[in-house]
Amino acid sequence: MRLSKYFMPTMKDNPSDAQIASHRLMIRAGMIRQSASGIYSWLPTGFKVLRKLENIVHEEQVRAGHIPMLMPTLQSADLWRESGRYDDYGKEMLRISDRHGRDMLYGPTNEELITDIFRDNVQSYKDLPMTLYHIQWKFRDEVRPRFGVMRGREFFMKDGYNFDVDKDSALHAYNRHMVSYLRTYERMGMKALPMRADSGPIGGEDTHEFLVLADTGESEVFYDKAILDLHLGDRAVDYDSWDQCAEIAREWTTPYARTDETHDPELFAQIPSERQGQSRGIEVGQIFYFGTKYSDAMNAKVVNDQGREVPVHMGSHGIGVSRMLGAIIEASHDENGIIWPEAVTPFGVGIVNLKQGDDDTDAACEALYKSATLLGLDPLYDDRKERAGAKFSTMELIGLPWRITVGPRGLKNGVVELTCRKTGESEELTAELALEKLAKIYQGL
RNA sequence: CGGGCUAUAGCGCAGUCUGGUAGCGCGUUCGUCUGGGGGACGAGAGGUCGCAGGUUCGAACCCUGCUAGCCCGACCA
Repeated sequence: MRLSKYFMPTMKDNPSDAQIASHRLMIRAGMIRQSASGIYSWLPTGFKVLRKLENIVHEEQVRAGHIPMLMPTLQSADLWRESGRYDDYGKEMLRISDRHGRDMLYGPTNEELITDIFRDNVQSYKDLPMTLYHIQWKFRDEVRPRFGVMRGREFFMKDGYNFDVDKDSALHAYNRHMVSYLRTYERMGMKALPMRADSGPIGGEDTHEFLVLADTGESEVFYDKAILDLHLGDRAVDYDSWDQCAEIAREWTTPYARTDETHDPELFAQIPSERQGQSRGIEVGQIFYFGTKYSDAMNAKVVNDQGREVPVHMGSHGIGVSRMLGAIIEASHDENGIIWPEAVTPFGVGIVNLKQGDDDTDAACEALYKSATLLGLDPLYDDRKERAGAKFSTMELIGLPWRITVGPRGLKNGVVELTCRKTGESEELTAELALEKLAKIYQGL
């Protein structure tokens, strides 16, 4: 993409009503614009990152054997009356009525709808286990939206639902989700720690939240620092293996890690003091096992291998995709702007032309831009007639992990400059070598 | 939902107390110079002062009502 032809309205000044880094930076980098309290338009750059996160979530869900679908944002109140949550959910649920006066609502989650679909179409244990999910906009009418997309009213979320014939199978689904979530966050370049949590309005017997550590997090978290050293890496995971999923889940849930909601000071005190970690965290996902809560309420049954009808065991799982975007920025930025992990960056590399209008420099940039595009590096070429300082500042603000600087001085020696956003380190090398190096970095992400 | 605050150009703000021609910085447009960290100079464009009503010869400013947004707290993916 040529910056001169793109739509990325950046700002030098901080907007007055954005308080935290991710909110400020997303607005300044031209990623979002507020349309109403807690409701945002996603400008091209923000949308691009959102789609990348969404794709990673999809890929990891499918890898774990889960089946994508799409449910509507608007739901009928009837199903929610059946589960009893129409009254329980309170004012957080946006209630509306259609022209016939029928009670509708903008879905804050989808347990009722998916259970309805399931019970109408699945009757036998032979169709189980089954996990369905979708990634869709949700609306929760928060009393006090804030922090940009981190705590918006409208948000983009992956929510999935597993259906199993018995508890053991459902617990495997729980473990399988934990593993697939760990992998999802790792692929995004983030560390999100599973922590024992409260079940809240979803209800249930077991639940873990996933938290990204960041100073601006809304929860106080306590953990054994040993958990920070755990990595899934590229280990081969068989998502059908109950043992392997349980083993990985055990690995991550054995070190102490809890939010203030479930914190147990006595247990925490037993950890060697040098390993006691305490900080703030941003919740970016949660998994639940809630047994037959919804299947009982909504009469979702299957016939088991004994020929008897039994209520299905269920769980639900969510990843806040739009919130994740904010969380990544919170965890990865500096005073100059965002620092994107390679896996989710809006563009793979920024090309800065230091002397726009100079024949040689322009030609070198054009050639570089073309090669980078062919290599799939998705470059952003700053071809504006701006001075060097402005171009550097823009690149740093929007946070591309790599920058290639092309100027007459380097070209005289046949080199360009490759700069890492994270470390700030630069090296001079030929354009070919720079691209080769980047291609290697982006390979296999 | 309790407490506090704000609304003036795309963004950040002054002007309101004490009513009398709508301002500043950044951005933006054009020109000249400049050219490796948001450069300089010159010339422009851009505002129903959140909305409605009232007081007044006259309201961004005073009064009343409304709306929107933000902050702290309690609550939440």
